Amino acid sequence: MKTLRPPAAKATTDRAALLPLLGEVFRAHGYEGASLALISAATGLGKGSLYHFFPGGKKQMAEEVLAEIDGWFEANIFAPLRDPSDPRAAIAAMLSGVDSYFRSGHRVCLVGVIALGHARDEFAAPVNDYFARWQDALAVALRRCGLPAATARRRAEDAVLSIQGALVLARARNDAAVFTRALSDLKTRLMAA
Amino acid sequence: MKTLRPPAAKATTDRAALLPLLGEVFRAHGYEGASLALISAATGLGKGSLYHFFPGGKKQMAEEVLAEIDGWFEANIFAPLRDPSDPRAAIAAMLSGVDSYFRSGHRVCLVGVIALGHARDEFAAPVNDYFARWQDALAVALRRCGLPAATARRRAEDAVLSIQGALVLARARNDAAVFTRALSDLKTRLMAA
DNA sequence: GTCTATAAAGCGATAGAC
DNA sequence: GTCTATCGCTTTATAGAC
Repeated sequence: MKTLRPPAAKATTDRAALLPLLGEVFRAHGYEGASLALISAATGLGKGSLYHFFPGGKKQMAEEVLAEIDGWFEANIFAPLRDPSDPRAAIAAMLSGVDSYFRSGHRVCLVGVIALGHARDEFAAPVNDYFARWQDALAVALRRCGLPAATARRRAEDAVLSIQGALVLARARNDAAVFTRALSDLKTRLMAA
Repeated sequence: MKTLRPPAAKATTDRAALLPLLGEVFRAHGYEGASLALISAATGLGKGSLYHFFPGGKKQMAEEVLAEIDGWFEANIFAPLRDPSDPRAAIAAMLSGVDSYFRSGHRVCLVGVIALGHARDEFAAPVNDYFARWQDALAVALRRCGLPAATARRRAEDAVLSIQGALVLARARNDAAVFTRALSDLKTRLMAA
């Protein structure tokens, strides 16, 4: 009897553990700044192993990291916003979920980093999709709170934009409290009549 | 009689004409993405000439571009905000000045790009200073409009952050109208009692 | 002051041993 | 599946002719 273990399952598990590490490297250094040497150091894997997992190289790594981030937001933020049961609670949960995801302003948004960087064109579709679905889901919740459709759409855009701007300013001023204050202001603005 | 021309003046003039071109390359490709080859193509100058003007290389180029941007905002945005004669007009002028500077959302903020990129640490001081002085100048004007100091400071922070976020989102969604809408919302929020 | 040539290092990516 | 070695290219920066 051989010690037979399903190699696919093992590989999938390792890959899943790999993506968050890659994400942090891309966040810290940007897409172009994240060299394979840095990625290799952060993951403890040689280039050979990295190309075994990601035959498409750095671009595939970034694509999968973006897809994982998108999946997290879809499950934890967007889907609850679309749930009709308690839209006000979903909006409050979004704000607290965003606060913890971005570590109260200490962590930057990789999608925003890529949007401002040179690699924007290569990832235009997932980047646009992420923000579009965020705004749409939030607008749905706001409409269910009684706002007219146009107001809901505009207020949702304001929320997404404020979060991104707060992350930029927090990073620029090296002051994470900017982000916390912005989320607090945002809560008031979103819930206003 | 020789055709004696002051070489310093000529050099300064050329250098001044050079900086905006460099700025556009940095904006379009980011600090790391702006290779000397791209800069050479954009300016029509060989590497030798570039190093003649900027012995400190790419870093010096970026420093001088940032200084020029800072100087423009100081003269056209910050100083009018600090002028006590008509604070409401100065705020309105800021919004329209910002709209034209960022080409109604088609142009990105280089200071924000650097803040989110890998080069942030190298330019931490000028980046922080730019945003700090913007917020301070705006807070001064808001206070002169009758707002309490704490409210003025927080509202000024909200304005700076919203402009940055609008530029990020406009770029991410490839929709400059986001920026125009954000400026419109911002005008209402800034002038509110 | 502008150019070409070149150096030295780092990059993404590949090949092949194990 | 992981590694080392290496390829080919690009990068920043310098040297020196003109």
